[in-house]
Parts: sequence; structure tokens; C-alpha cells
Amino acid sequence: MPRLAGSSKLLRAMNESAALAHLLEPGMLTRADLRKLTALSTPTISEVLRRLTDAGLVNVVGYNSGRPGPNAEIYAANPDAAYAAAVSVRDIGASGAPSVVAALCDLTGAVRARIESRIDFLHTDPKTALVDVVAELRAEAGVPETRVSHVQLGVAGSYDGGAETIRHVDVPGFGRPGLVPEIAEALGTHVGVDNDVNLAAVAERRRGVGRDADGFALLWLGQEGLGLAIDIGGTLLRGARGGAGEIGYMPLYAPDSTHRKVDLQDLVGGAAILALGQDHGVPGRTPLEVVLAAAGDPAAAGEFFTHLADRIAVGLAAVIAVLDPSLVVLAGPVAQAGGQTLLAAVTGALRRAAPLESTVAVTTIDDDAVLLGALDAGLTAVREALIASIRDNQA
Amino acid sequence: MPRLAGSSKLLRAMNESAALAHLLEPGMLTRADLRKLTALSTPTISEVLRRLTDAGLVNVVGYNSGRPGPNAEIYAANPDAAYAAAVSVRDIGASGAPSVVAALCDLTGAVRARIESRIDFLHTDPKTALVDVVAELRAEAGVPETRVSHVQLGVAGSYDGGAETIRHVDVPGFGRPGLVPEIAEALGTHVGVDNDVNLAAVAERRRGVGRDADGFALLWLGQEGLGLAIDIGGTLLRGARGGAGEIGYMPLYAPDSTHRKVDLQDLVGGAAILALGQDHGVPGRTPLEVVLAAAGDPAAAGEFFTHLADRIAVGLAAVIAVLDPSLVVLAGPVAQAGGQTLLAAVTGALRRAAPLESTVAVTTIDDDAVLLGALDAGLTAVREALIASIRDNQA
DNA sequence: TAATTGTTAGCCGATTTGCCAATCACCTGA
DNA sequence: TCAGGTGATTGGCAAATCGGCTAACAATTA
Repeated sequence: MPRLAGSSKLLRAMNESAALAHLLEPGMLTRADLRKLTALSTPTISEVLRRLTDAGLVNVVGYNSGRPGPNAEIYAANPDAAYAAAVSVRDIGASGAPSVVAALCDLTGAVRARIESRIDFLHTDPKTALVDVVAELRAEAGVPETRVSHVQLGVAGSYDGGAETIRHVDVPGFGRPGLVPEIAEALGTHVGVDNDVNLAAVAERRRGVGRDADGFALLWLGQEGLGLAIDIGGTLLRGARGGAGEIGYMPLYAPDSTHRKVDLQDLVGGAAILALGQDHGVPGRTPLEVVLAAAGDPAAAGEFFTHLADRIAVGLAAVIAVLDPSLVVLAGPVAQAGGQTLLAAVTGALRRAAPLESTVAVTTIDDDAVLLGALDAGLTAVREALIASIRDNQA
Repeated sequence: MPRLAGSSKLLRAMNESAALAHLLEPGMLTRADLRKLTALSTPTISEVLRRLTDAGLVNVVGYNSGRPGPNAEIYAANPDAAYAAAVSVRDIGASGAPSVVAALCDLTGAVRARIESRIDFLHTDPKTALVDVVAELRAEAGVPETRVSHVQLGVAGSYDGGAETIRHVDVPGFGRPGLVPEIAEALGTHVGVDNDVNLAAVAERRRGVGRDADGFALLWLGQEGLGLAIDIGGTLLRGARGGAGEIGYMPLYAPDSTHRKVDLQDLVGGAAILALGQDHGVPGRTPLEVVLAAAGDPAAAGEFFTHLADRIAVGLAAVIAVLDPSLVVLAGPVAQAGGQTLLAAVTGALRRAAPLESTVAVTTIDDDAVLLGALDAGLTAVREALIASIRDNQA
């Protein structure tokens, strides 16, 4: 409900913004296409495109042939107009997995550089580490400093956007209040921070099974913890202090007061999966190995999956009762390892437990979902900043 | 992100919409006030106001005196430009409570007519009943038929806006597919339908404790069932098929399969409260009577409240883990009866059970919250329709 | 006298309509 | 097979229109 008011300058800004927005959602468009999309007249479209190309935001990328008349010019957003960087930070695990994965993409989303490294944040300051990583990305891609306008951070923890503070984070040094503004200051860019699970949901929305859903809940089954991301029509629900989806801490009801406290983490966390594997004679030293082994021999591990699915359904049933999502996505290493076998088991368990019917699916993203999601999030931030800057420069 | 494009006509429409919007949020404004609010120049404001008064949407309601210069004209939205009606429908209970409560308000929100009646929908067609009720409201308020542009319905059930069908509804006749469009056809107005709990949340947002929250979850403790409404920055979360917040069906985890299936309704529904009262020697034949009796004698009923609060906390903990709301509102007859005593007990129970900290509050709405919320929802619908109609008429 | 209100006149900026030249695909006919 | 005509399409230019802004001004009240 844009209760915006203004004069003709506002109109021009709006029209240019609209045109740029159409060119940004990857489309190579001719003037005629833009006319149909914006309902503006030919002279106006010409003027708008002239300004956008002058500003270096839009280029002619080809000519349309095969139809009567002169070859129409095809316009597209200039890939090099701005870049977005993404950094996914994990705690150094027992495995040799890298603790920092970073990438840099251009305005069209094409990845221009990618880095993996193993930084021990016990001995490295987060700020300098991040500045170095971004510099390395820029060097690898050959991109000048000023063109990187947004750096998106993904961490395993919840980000309180109001307080600009990361909470519930395991990686040393990242929980310090005031860190994020300092990083932004040091980098000279905007810095966005988000939960890794939320970013995986962003990737799922843009390129996964969530593409056409009007909303979905993504349950992340990680090596250690679990998390939930809530997508409502493309916007993520973050909660008051960024704590939405921290269902690992969800306490479970114990009918008898014999209760020692049990929460969902105790039920489907990494330790629980290990124990469950032992109970059912499934080999493996890490949760991931257990699930992989089980998935490799579904006939023998049927009961393992049934039990695991029942537990997952406990959490999902609560989520579904509260949110009624049209789609539930299972993601994270454990869910990927479980694959279709796990999916079938969870679907069955949910049908027994949950009142409402939601479709369940497994993620279709093979690559590092968190990193991809961070790139996507950073990219949309850059695009919106571009659109807004046009609006403001002219107004 | 208004990727709107257009010509100067769009500009005029936007400016008039903006001015009208400012005049609608109850403000009596002078031209100077509007100039500050919209940043438009004096001649433009004059022109806009001239058009709005010509269209009968805005009136001069007074003159500002006491300052040098001519007395400035004070403008306000014309209360009689449009009306909204609201109808709250319940099943006929054992008590003699009316099953239909309806009201009609003008554009400023002032209630012009109110009706309560006891309609047995076993023997009355919903459509004709509603048409009659609305006609009666119009007659009582002396309002011509054409000026009522929106009728908002509140029912105890979930409304699937996509299928235009009411689900999980107890009132006979209201579950029939196609009913809502028929009603709209018969009434000749737009018809909005929503869950009663959702509407109570709307009222809470506009005039209750949720006024300044950036989001809240409202737990409705009714005579029979319970429900949840989720407000995110003023928008209600409805879910895929309108089923969000149906937490009565939320299954509870049973560690051993020895337990039969238990859901939250079994724990804090009306029957459960009755039983809990009996266990603790609290008298009363209905859940409401039990809680009222307990609230009247807090010293004796301390344990009753502790137990009840523990059970409520089970559901709330799940909600909080999923949503992380900044505020949780307890509403509905049971919650109102429990008052501050119940609030204190729930706060304590949550502190023990829930991981995240959310403020808990009891509703501050004494009147029929569902009806008030329906009025509010209808009113905003009418206002947005007015604003949009200006946008379209001129474009 | 000074401040404030609201109107009028002239200007500016942006878009649209209408017109035109240029280009290219396709068809026809030699 | 090739030349030329036809028609659709592209993109530019000029005039007209529309809406808002600035500036000047008359009117009113403390």
C-alpha cells in the first residue's frame, strides 16, 4: 500500500525502478517486452533505457533477428554493475570440513569466485578473517573494491537484527555484541547476517522445491543440531529476536511428572541419531554415517527409519499445527542422506500423527545450500539497493 | 516494493490516495498538516481536497482559530461515505448465549447499530439469516443499502480463502462449499470470512495490548476449544488452507506407545478444565464457572492454577519455539476469568519450560473481542477499497 | 504590523499521441 | 534462383497534455 506522494520526479524514479527491476529478474528484454511489462509508451521506454545505460546499469547484449523489421536491441542488466559476497561460517568440527566457505557472484548471480578454508576462530579475530576472505574473493574474481556492495554472512545461530547481535552461536568470537557493525565498517559494505537454516530456505525458495510454494517450512537435520526455517510467500519469519525456528529447544510434554526435561534436540539431534543407530544395529561413528549406512540397506534398517521418522514427526506435527504450511521440506546432511527412504517414512509417520495434511519433500539442492542461499540473499539485497538508489538519486 | 509504472494520472491517484489514507486514520487535519505529511505543495493539496470533497469522501468539520491569519479549515473523512458490517456466528451452546452478534459501523469506526439474536442454524439457512441480519442492521442505523460495502464474518473454524470454504466449523450449514460466494452475491457486498480467534487478534492489535507490538501470538482459551492467532507486524498468518493456529489438534509426544494419542485439546480444552477442577475440588458446572470460582479464591486454588498453567505452557512452549513472538496474549473467556492469577501462573510455568523469553499478557478487551475484531477487519477492508477505488477511477 | 491561509498565474518536468524513416522477413513473379 | 514489392516492426522526433511546483498576491486575524 504505497501511500507515497510526490511530483513528476517521483514518477520518473518509479518508472526507472520498475524497468530495472524487470531487467534484474534474469530477463533479456527488448524495448517491446518492457513496453508490455510496464505499460509505458515507446518514447518513455527509450528515455528510461538511455538513462540506465548511461548509468552503467544496463547493457545491450544482443540483437533480435528472425522477425520483420529492424533487429530489436536486447537489453539486460550489466553483470558487473555490482557484486554480492557470501560467507558461510561453521564451527570447526571433528571432521576435516572447512569452517569457512565463501563465494562471490555478479549481478546476474553467476559465481565468480569461491573459497574454502579452515580457519580456527579460537586464534583468529572474526573481523580480520572476514576482511581477508572478502579481499581474497575480490582478488580471485578481479573485482574492484567499490563494486562489492553487500556481504552476506551465514552462521549457525540466530541473528537479532534489532540488537545487531548473533545469539546462540557456537563459533568463538561471533557472539560479541557490536561485532556486526564493526565488520560492516571494516568491509565498507552493507553486511547481512542470518541463520544458516534460514539461508538454506532462501536457496530452496529460489532454486529448490520451494520455488512454486506460496510458503513452506524447512526442517534442517544437521550433524549435530536441528533447526527450522519458515518461509511465508518468500519472506522469512524471523521472530522477535531472530529466535523463530529454534525448535531444538522445544520442550516435550511428559505426561508423568517423572519428567526430566526432554526437548526435541534430545529426540532427533546428532547424539540421538547415534544412539538410535546403535539400538538398531546400524553401524557408523557419526550421525551422518549412521543414516548413510541405513539408507544403503533399507531392508535391514526399516525399523530404524520408522523410529527416526516418528520422532521427526513429533516436531513436525507441532510445526504444522501452528503454521499449516503447504509444503514441508526436509533438508540438511541427515535428510539428504536419508533421501527418499526417510521421506517415505516421515510422510507415513505424519499421516498418523498430524491433523492437517502437508506435502513433504526432500531438498533438491546438492551443493552447499547455506552458501547458495547466502548468495541469493546477498544478491536480492544488492538488487533492492540498486533499485532504491535510483529512486533516491533522482528524487 | 512498488514496481509500479505509469503516467501523471498515476501520480494524481497516488497523491489523492495518500491524502485520503492520512485522513482515514482518525485525524482531523488542516491543509498545513497534510502538507507536512505528504510533502506536497499548497496548490496540490488544495486540488486534492477539492476532488475528495467533490467525491463526498471528505468534509470540512471545523475551523482552526487562535492563530494569526484566516481560520484554517479542518478536514476529516466523511463518516457516512461507507459502512462496514460485522457478524459473529457461534454454535448455540447449552448456555443461553446468543449465536449471532452483529454490528455496523461507519467509516470512522463508530458503531451505529448492534444486534444480538439466537438463530438456530439447524432450521435456518445461513444465507437468508445473514441477509436478514444485515438488513436489520441497516434499518436500525438508517443506512442505505448501497453504502454498506463490506460484511465481515467471524466463525469458529478455519477459512480457506483459496477455496472460499469454511472448514472445521461446528455451526450447521456453514461448511458447505460455495456458501461464501453465494452470501456475497445475495448481500451485494464484499464478504470477508475469518476465524474468530484471528479476529480477536485483530481487535487486540487495534485496541488491545498488541497495539505497539511488532508481532504477537494470541492464545484463545474458549469454553470448549482453544485456538491460536499469529500476528506478524499487523498481518495475520493464516497458513496454506487457513489452518494455521489450529493447535487444539497438536499431538503431544508420548515417550512410550502405551499412551493413547493425546493432543493439546485433551490437555486444556473445556473438558480438561472441568476435570482438573474436580481433581482440585474447585466447584463449577462449566469450564468458565470453574475458572471463575478458582479466581475468586486464589489461596485455595493455587494448585489448580499451577497445573493449568503447566498445561498451557506445554502448548505455548511449542509456539514460542517455532515463532519467537515478542508478546504472547492470553484471551478468550477462560483467560479473562483467570485474569492476573492465571497470568502469573503461566508466566512462571513458561519460565520453567520455554527456552526463549516472551512477555505474556492478558487481553485488555472487555467487550466481545471477536465482534470488535470483525468490525476492525471490515473497516480496514472498506478503507482499502476506497483508496483503491480512487486509484482506479482516475487511472 | 506580522503571521498565516488559500488562490491564481506561469513554468517545468514527464508522459503520451501521432507521424515518419529505416530495416528486415517473406512472398511473388520473372 | 534472384530481384523487387509488401507488410510488419523498430526506434526517433515534435507537438500536445497533464500534473505539480514556485512565486506572487489578496484576505484575514492576533
